[in-house]
Amino acid sequence: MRYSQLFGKTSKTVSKDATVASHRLLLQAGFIRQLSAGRYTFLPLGLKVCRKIESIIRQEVEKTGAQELIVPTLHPLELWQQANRDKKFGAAMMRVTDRNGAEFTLGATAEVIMLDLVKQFAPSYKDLPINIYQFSQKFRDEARPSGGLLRVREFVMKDGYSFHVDEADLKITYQKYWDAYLEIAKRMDLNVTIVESDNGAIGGSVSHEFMVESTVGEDTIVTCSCGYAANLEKATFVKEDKNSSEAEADLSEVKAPRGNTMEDGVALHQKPLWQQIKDVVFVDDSGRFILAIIRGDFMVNETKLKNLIQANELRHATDEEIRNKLHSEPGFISPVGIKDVLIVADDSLKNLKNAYGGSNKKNIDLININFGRDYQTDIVGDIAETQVDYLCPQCKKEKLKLVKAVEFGNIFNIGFAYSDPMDGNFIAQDGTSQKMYMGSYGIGIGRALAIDVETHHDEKGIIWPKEIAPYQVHLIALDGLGEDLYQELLSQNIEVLFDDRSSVSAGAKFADADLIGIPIRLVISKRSQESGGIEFKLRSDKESKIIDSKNLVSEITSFYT
RNA sequence: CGGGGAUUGGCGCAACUGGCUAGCGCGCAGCGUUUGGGACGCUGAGGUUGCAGGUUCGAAUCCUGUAUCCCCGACCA
Repeated sequence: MRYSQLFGKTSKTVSKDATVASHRLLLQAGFIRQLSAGRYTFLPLGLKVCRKIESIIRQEVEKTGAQELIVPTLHPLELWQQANRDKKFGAAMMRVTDRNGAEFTLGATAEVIMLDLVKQFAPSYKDLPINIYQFSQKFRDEARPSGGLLRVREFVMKDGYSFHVDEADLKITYQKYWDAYLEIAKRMDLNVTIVESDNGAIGGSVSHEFMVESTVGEDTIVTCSCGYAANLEKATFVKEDKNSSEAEADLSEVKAPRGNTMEDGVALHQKPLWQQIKDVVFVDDSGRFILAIIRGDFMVNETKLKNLIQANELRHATDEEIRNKLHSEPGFISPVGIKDVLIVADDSLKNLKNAYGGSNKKNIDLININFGRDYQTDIVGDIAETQVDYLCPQCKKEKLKLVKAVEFGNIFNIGFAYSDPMDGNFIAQDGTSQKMYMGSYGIGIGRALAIDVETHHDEKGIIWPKEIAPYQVHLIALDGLGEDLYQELLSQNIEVLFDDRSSVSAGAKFADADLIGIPIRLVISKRSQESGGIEFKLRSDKESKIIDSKNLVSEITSFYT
């Protein structure tokens, strides 16, 4: 490709809105352009990289036995409703209506479509496992896109789906995808941490995310030196016993002229934070009021809570709702004597003796509150959010670390989450109809590309890993030379970006080459010829060397193999 | 969804409390001189200041509405 003909240019300036390095560099180097919030055009250079990433993914994913196909972008809403997935995705789901009034959703993921497709072939156990995948545009109406390509509303995803006779069979494919994803990350020069994760809107129980540590990440992963790794949404920790052997004292009311915060309670009663009961009131998408209670030094993890009560969405109750619906008082909420609310307790409260907290009446607190004796709960479980330095649940010795990360890909064990509501059956060996066990596997191409830039750049520009660079060689021609070399490299099937501009200074060409980040830079000039050949420099190196033109092709090909 | 900021040639920005023909840099086009780390000179093209309404002799500037973009927050009562 001749640079002079390339559509899309580098620019010296870029909007100050682009604060994330990958966003800024991709804009500046002419790989992407923004259309609207969370929607980006991939320019020719950017698309080249996408194609290479796709190619790696194809090669590795097909090793799991997956076969590529493609389904439509518009999914009949009815199918989503069958599996109740329209509610799970909620506002993030884009909807369109055709001229006949038929409702569709713009595909956000394709479990229901793929299952519907598989059902059309009435599979028997002999056909299973079925392992299919596609690359396609996905639409998610994210509340707040951010970080350039890191969080967008429209993106290409490789999404794979597998269908099995049972979980044991799924696990074989699951492991193959696990290995494939590790290989993909390796070829893209990404350092991934695999974490246990929440299944979220996809459904099912077990899943893993492939995360790349980055300060610009929106996810937080919890890790331990013993090997434990989980997404914060899922991570657990050891809840140390505080005072379970203490004798239960009598419950009593005391005057409490204090503010509404936990700290106010600590200051007034002169007791530890952990002995206070923290009360948080939520309302879910079906209008239920939920009182989440937890030990005072812990925080409520909304994802865990949502899963425990099987809600799709949660929001905080307003002060008015707390007063009018629960007949309580913000800042003085208590599980003792409260009505018309689902009480969900963190299991940390079971062994907490003689706790203190509000009374549902302003400026009156209760002391010596005891679980089971003074209040009843509807659900008890783990709703606590893991924090740094909490004790690892696996080795029970080391302190946990929290790190920001970006999700590169994920694999889901989704079980019967779709087969159940959609009658996704297969014919078993004994002739009976049984539900298929499903898995699903995703990688976002644009995000993968962005993480690569995020982890491979310097102050001058991008430094592409060799397998996904838009071109293999960036040839800079000075002094009117280069045409013959360009032709020769092309004839050797080397992918060349040839900076053939005649009216641009050498410095500008070097700066552009650094910005674009192709791994090998060649310079042909009078000076290089006087030195005996062609200047060869790796983007990742400071030093260059002169290579005899006879050896150039082998030097390049050996770098790439 | 709540709060804050922004919107002016392709890009980055300026034009103070209303006042002359809306400027500057980059980029772009032409000519010439340059050519190893973002060269220089001259000439030139390109804007109904996001949109709609209002106030005024006069609006990029003030007011109202609206759209879009960015940032922060969306939890501990």
